[in-house]
Amino acid sequence: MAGVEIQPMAPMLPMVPPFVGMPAMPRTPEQHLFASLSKLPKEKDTEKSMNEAAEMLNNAALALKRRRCLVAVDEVPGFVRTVYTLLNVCDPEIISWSDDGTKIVIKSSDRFAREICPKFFRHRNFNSFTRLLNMYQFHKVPSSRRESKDVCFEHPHFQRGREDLLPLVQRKGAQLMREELVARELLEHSALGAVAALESALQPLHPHHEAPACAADSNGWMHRMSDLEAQVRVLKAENDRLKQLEAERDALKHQLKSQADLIAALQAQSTVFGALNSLAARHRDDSVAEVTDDDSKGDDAPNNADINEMIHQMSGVGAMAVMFGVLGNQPDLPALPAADDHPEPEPSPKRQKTC
Amino acid sequence: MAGVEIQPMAPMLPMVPPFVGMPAMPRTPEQHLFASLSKLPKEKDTEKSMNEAAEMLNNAALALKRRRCLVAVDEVPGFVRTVYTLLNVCDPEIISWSDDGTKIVIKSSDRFAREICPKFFRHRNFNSFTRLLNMYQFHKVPSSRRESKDVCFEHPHFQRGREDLLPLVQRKGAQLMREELVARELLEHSALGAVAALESALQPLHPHHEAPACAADSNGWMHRMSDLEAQVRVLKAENDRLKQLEAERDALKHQLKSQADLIAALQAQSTVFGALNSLAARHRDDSVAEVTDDDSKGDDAPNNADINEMIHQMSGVGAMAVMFGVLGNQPDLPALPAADDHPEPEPSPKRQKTC
Amino acid sequence: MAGVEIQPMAPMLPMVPPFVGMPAMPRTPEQHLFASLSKLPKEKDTEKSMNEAAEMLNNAALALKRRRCLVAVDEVPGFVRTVYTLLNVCDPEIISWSDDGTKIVIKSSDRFAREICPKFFRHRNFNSFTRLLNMYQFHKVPSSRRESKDVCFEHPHFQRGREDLLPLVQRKGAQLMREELVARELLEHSALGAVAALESALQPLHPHHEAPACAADSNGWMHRMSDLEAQVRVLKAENDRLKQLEAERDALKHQLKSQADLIAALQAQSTVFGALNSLAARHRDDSVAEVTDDDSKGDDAPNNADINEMIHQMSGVGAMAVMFGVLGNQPDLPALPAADDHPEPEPSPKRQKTC
DNA sequence: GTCGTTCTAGAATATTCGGAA
DNA sequence: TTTCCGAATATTCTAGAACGA
Repeated sequence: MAGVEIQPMAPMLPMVPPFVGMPAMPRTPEQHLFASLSKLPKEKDTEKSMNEAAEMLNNAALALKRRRCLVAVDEVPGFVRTVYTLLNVCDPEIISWSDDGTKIVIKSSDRFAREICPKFFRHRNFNSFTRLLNMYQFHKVPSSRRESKDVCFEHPHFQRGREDLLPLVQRKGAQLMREELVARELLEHSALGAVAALESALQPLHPHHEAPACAADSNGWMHRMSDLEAQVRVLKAENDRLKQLEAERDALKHQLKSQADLIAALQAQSTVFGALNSLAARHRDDSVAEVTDDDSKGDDAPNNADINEMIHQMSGVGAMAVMFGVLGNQPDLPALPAADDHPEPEPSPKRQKTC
Repeated sequence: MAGVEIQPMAPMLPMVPPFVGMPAMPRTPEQHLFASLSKLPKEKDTEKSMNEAAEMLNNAALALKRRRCLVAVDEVPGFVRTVYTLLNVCDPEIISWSDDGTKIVIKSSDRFAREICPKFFRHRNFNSFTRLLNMYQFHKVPSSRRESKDVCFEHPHFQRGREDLLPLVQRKGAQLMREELVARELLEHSALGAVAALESALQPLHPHHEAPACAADSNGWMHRMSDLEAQVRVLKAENDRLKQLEAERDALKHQLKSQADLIAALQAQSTVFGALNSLAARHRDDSVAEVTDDDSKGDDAPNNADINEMIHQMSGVGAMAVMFGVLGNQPDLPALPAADDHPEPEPSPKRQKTC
Repeated sequence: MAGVEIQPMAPMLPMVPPFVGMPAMPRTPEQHLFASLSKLPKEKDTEKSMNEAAEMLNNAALALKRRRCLVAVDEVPGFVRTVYTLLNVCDPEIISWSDDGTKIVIKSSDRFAREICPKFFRHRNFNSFTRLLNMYQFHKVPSSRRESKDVCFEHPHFQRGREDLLPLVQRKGAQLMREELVARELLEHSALGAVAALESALQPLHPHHEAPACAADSNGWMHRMSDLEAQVRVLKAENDRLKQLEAERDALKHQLKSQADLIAALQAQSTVFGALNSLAARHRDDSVAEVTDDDSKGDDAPNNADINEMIHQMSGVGAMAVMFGVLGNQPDLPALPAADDHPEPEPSPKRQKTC
């Protein structure tokens, strides 16, 4: 049973035009007009004033383009057409016109969701259907009887047998166009309507009809503006944070340099000591034995008079103190004595380099 | 065939994001907030409208305060209790707990609306039930199987057998006060921030009366735009400057690496020298004493005491070996517990500066 | 083979989170805070100023609401999760990971559209799938062989076995939200942040009345706006790149500190050795010459000449002490070119890592 | 005032088509 | 040409708002 693989989507709507997620189609002559209009100024950008004019014209064209629904006024939105078809096609026990032909009556929302929805839409939720009805300005009508499960929706321009009114059922977003639609209703039998619409569209400064469109544009810009400002805010915060990297980098560089100096000094020291000690080592073989003996019996007895003598002869205890004082500047050597097991010091591989 | 009704396009529902745990309900800061709120308008009672605004805000604050006290009572809301009971009472074929007891599963929304709703509520609409669930912060969760028509809801504190958590399931309006506390925790420190913000928010009340014509607003926009552009310019300059940090960082890294090599070499050297020199270590006790005396008279370095202490503690080859062992050990730079464990954390940076 | 077809869906999507048409969930504390704030004045809107205040506060709430995805920043978008699951579940002959696990390879777009799409999405068009991939910043990768029909997509954070990276695969529009989250993290420690957030939230409250006359004025603005947006985009990208400098800086600092500790230890060692060896110094005058010879043949350090000169002049412990003093003081030796010019870089990285 | 019920709208994602770079 | 984006519509879940008890 799982292998049946019914596909309720594609083949089930042979005659209903597709409408789902379909973008508007700016193919009307008006669109072409303004497309050409928008290209017009580009032909002559030699003059600054002409540039500005071009900009304005271009903008007008863009604004009109954005209001595509205007030119689509003659078209029936896919969803509306689908619902209208639905009412002629489907089981009247599920969905039907009301008696007076002004309302949609869904007698069984369950069955509608289960049986109708997947055939005409991409879902099987009655709520999605009602959401779209609301989007297209349908309104729910309370049932006459309270206990009835029927669900009724109506739209002033959605009536049985009045297919001519269907273009007036428009989505909410296209709401602003409705006044113009009303105007067009008056002139709907002549091309004058289109001309009027074009005129009004071409005169964006006209106070009456143009205001709503302007509002829409402004709102869009406001969004962009807000986004921009937010982004700039974020960027500033980030940059503030990043700017301290510079200071820290300088500190790091300074430290690095100091350490380099120290290393150089240590290297020199080690080199000298290495050389010195390698020579001294050969003279010390006997003393090593002595030390070992002494060590075996006790550490506390410093009875090597010779060495003490040498120490006393050092060019001065003061020099020693100076040395320690200077070096003591590098202070802490914190827990150096704190020690744990010390592994065998590995033979230094790089020692020969310093030698 | 029609009965099979595979639904390959069943809706994929959103994932419910992790819920924010409810705070314990500290009340003091809240009172501060509202105290400041109520005081806010009073600061400017030169204006009549502001006085009225003050009154209103104050009233609102008081009302909310009262409401909060009501909410503070740990009672299980009626709806929550009803749903909890419902799950124990009703046909599991209609509504039941999920297997893990964290979710409500309505297996048949139709039957639920028809049979359950009228028994427990005053309606027979599944949507009304879901509306209330949402109101109480339940969230819909996707059912595991796509073809399933089950509807699942969950609430972090609504679990099977956890009747003790039910008081935490609160209506949106009430919940709000507690989450406000969370918000205030984020913006904590004082209500000063909020107050300042609110002041700044209420500030434009005065000049903004009625007349904001297009020109004025456009000017405002222009100002904002100019500001934005200036900010972007500044940010770009800053970023350009910051970008060179990358190169410098690489240089630093290279230097650091080289120094690490040097240090390693020096370390190895020192270890060897330590072994060689350790033989002579025991002869030093008296000289150390002298050094200490000298040091006492001219003490320029702060850490001489430490060094002297170390020297004092050096009693022979054994101690030396220990010390060198520690130093030679340092395999890992990060390890270096001697430095890190130093009681006061701040000296090490200072030391690096003094170097 | 096609005959298998046993319940391909039920076990396949046990936990694929739903993603279709998911509304955001405005449950952040901030949102509730401002929601409640916005409700404050609404309880009495007799005064016009109060109405405006209400509007403003409400707008603040709405602005915050718009940033809802902020809280969802840690979550894996439904589509991303679905695609990830898809790759683990579906026939590798249709869709699979590339060999290195960094790319998606669709071997048969036809079969994908026919067999996979309807199971996971609400359509059966391969183009819709690619549209969504693009929306989530996946990019098509040209196939290695021109004749290959394979279609490859990749995303820097979409890799096999790296489920942890999936939250970084975000929809295009949600990108700025993530950065706002960063900003919030930065600002959430101070009341200043709160003020900034509130102010920014209150910024977009103008958009109501500036409808008219915007058409002409906004022409130039649109260009400026576009430029601004482009600049901000660039800046954001740059900042993203720069932000990683912070982490690297911290690593450098840590290394530097460790090295400083090591140097200090080595210095102490050398100091002690200096003291110790100074006892034997007088016995080695001849050895100095030897050291000089050695140095002449292998000169790694730039300052060895100077040091050798000093060594030549060393006549006893006093000279040693002077040397130590100078070296220990080390003022500003120019930056250790020996380290920079170090020829072999490879041993050190390994060592630092092991450290 | 609070809660429940109902209808509608908001907001985010998904799907489609055309078009731009 | 290919690849990717814009924009309109669709779907889903949640929230707003009005009204009544």
